[in-house]
Amino acid sequence: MSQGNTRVTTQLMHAQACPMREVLDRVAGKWSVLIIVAAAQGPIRFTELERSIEGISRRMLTLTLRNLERDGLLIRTVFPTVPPRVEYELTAVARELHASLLGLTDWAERHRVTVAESRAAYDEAHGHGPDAV
Amino acid sequence: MSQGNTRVTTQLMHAQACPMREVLDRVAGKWSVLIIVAAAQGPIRFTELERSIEGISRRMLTLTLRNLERDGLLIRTVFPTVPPRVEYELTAVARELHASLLGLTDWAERHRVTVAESRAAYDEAHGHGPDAV
DNA sequence: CTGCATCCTTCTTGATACTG
DNA sequence: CAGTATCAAGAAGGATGCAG
Repeated sequence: MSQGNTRVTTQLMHAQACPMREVLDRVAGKWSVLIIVAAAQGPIRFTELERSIEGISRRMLTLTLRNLERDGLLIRTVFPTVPPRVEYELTAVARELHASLLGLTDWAERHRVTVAESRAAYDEAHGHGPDAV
Repeated sequence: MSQGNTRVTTQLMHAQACPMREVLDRVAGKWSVLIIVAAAQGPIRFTELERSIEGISRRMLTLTLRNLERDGLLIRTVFPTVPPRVEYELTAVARELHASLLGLTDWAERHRVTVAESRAAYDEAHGHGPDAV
C-alpha cells in the first residue's frame, strides 16, 4: 500500500504547522505586520504610524500596538514632554521577524502579476460573475 | 536622525508595506497558510487535509481551498472514480511561498519561549487582570 | 499628542444537514 | 468521499467622543 508514509508526512506537517499557528495567532490581524514593517526603519511615533498605515483607525492602532508590546515585539518609550511624545521601536526579536517577512514581500513582488492572472483566468473559466447566475 | 529623512523612510515603508498587503489579503484567514504547509509534502486529499488541520470545519476547508486554487496556489485534480477522489497540490508559486514561510516557522521556534515570557511579564507589570485581584 | 471607552456594523467562522 | 446550502454566533473592525 502506498499509505506507508502517511504517518511520516503527517508528523512533518505538524512540526511545521504548530509553530506556524503561533506566528499566525500573534500576527493575525490586518495590522500587526504592517506596523512591524513601518517600524522597521527605526523608532516611530504614534501619529507617524497612523499616517503611514493607510486605512487604520486610531482604535486598531492602539490595540495592535499594545498586543505587539505585550508580545515583546515593540518597545514603547514615553517622553514626558508636553505635548506627550511616544515612540515605538522594534525589539531584536521583532527585527528577526521582520527579516523573515522580507522573504514574503519578495515573493509577493515576484508573483503579483502571476497571481492576478490566475485569479482572472479562474473567474473566466467559472463565469465572470458569481452573482450573474 | 533629524526630521530630514522622514520622507525617505516613509517611502521605504510603503515599498515594503504594499506588497505585504498583497500577501496578507491573500493568505489572511487562519487556514490558508496551514493548508499550504500541509500540502507542501506532496499531493494531499480532501479528507487528509481535514484530519491534518486540527479544528478546521468542512466548510472552511472547502472555501479556503477554492481561494487558494483561484489564486493559482493550488492545483485541484479530480479522479473520476467512485467514490470520488480529489487531490490538492501546491503550484510552483506556492512552493516558493512555502519556502519563505519556513523562515517564519523558524523564527517561531527560536522565540516561542521569549514571546511567552514577555507576555507573562507584561501581564504581571500591568496587574494580572483589571478586575482579577 | 496619545489613548481609552462606548456603541454599532460587518465579516468571518462554525454547526448542521443534505446531495452527487 | 467530496462538497454545497443555510442559519446563527462571535469576533474584528470602524466611528465617535472624551481625557490626561
